[in-house]
Amino acid sequence: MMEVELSSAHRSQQDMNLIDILWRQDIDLGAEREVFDLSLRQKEDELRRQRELEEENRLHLLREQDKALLEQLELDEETGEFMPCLLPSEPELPNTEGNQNTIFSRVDGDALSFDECMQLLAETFPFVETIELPHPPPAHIMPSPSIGNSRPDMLTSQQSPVAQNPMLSALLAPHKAPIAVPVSLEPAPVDVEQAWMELLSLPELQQNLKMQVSDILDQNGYTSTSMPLEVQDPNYSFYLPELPGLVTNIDTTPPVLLINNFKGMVPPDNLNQMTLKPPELNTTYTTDSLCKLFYTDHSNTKPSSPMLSYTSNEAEKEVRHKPLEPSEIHVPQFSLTDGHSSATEFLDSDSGLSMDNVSSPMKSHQDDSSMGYSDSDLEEMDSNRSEYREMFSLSLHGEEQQSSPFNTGPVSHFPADSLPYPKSELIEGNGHNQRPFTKDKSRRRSAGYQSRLSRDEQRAKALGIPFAVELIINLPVDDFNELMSKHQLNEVQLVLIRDIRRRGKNKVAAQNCRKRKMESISGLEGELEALCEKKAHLLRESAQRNGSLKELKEQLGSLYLEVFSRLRDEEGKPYSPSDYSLQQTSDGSMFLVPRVKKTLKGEDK
DNA sequence: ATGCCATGTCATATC
DNA sequence: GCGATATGACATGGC
Repeated sequence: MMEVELSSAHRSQQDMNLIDILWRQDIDLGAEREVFDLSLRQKEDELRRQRELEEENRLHLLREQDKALLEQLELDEETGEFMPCLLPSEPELPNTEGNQNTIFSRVDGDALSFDECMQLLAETFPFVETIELPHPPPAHIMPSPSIGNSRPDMLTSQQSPVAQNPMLSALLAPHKAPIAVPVSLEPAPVDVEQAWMELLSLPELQQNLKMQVSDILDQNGYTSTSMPLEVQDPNYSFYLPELPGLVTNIDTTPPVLLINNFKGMVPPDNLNQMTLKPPELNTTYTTDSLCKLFYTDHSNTKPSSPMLSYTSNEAEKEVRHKPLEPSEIHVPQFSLTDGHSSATEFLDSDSGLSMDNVSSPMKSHQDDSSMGYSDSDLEEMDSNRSEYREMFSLSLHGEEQQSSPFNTGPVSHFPADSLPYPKSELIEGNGHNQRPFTKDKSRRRSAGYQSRLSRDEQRAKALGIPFAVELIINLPVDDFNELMSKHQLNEVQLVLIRDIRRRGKNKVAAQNCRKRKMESISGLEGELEALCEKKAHLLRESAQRNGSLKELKEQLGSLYLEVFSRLRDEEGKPYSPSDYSLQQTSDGSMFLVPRVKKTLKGEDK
């Protein structure tokens, strides 16, 4: 393989074909085409850039349409639904002083559209220049000089560096939803880190990034390997593969950080606690500084935590000392596949067996703890490991299903009233802007096993199954089969639907079974109690009758003695009770019988 | 740290 | 034979 690589620069077409064959043979071993042939890689890069330019033009048109549509919509924070905008399309601008603290808050109600965010990003951080593309970007790609004209409607897409950058355009293109992040539209001093954090908190951006990165990886032959993202170490940039057209200079390219920090996302609620000073705008961004920045939410919230230093140091040590396995070093898929390379694995993910062997984003998330998660956070993360794994695997696999009606972002192609799932779940499931778990255990407790219930819902969403789980489970078999026949479903979807139906029915059956068992147990307990009561009653009755019997015997003895004492012989003397006894025949006649035998026996003795 | 409990899931039997 | 249901066993998470 080394020989091939060394001589690849002068490869003839025949050799290239041979290389291609060899590469295809070695692809199972994880080898990449770029390893073999530099010229081929360059050729592919050119083709890819050409495609990107075409895609850019197409996406630009789409974005214009989306923009027009989204101006009429706003995101309902509670339901996650996109509601027609009741307020004027020009949101009131928060005062400049409050910008630093409110710009990242998602609860204030003001919304920053996705385009605005990306505009802000592009203008604040003209990273186009830092990306080392195989070929220089087109000359017309220039960073925006100022943030002042940050209104997207003030700039045409041609003027926007975002639109002009093929990569950014590709990353931004599929968005369809407005982002509920308040922002000042004035030329307030927004520093780079703030801009990035703001963007990092956008689920749509995360979604788009993942999809676009997936596309880029696909184009570069990275889809055949499903490598989990294991490395969240500050040095993870060294583990990144050489992605042509993507990024190789990590230290100064926030987009890579953006891509790599999905799981370590700063919770939006904490973002507003971050205050960064504008002078940092010109800070040289190293990987460490950015990582620290992105992972310091808890250090901000718990500045006095005595565990913090331990967590930061010890956990980081663990991360650094952890031997890296080959599968962990390659990160071409980031978290896009989460180690699940097949739908079958994905479907079995709830078994709890296969997951243990999968390098999970949770692990990387734990690794992120070295950047400021407290000890309690680590504990919480650990307890939610499987949940977290699944959440990622589900949503990410869903994005690979391009046929899915749910894969186009938060705004589904389904009509709003025909969405089989609550739209809030769609947004929540696809956007990773929120921590997948909450520290509010009481809330989780009160929710019971809703999270378990939602597993299948998430799976269904991920695979783009256009039915509600409840429908799948509760529909009569005929209606169910009819429903299945009415929709074009692939094998994976059908398998999942039948599994969902089986599990759902079995869950209800188990509940009924346990209910019956409990009822049976309680019935038996009641029966036992009744029997005990009956037994006690009978014992009392027996004792009472024994008493009566004893009394009757005593009365009979007294009567006998009285009768016997009144008997007289021929001489008028009373009979001795020891010599005679009174006996009664069956007809009621009484006889005085001498105790002869007893006397004789006594004489014999 | 550990045990208990509730629940989900699977495998299998039965209807 | 197939699907629904029942149930024992096990896993998991919360307390």
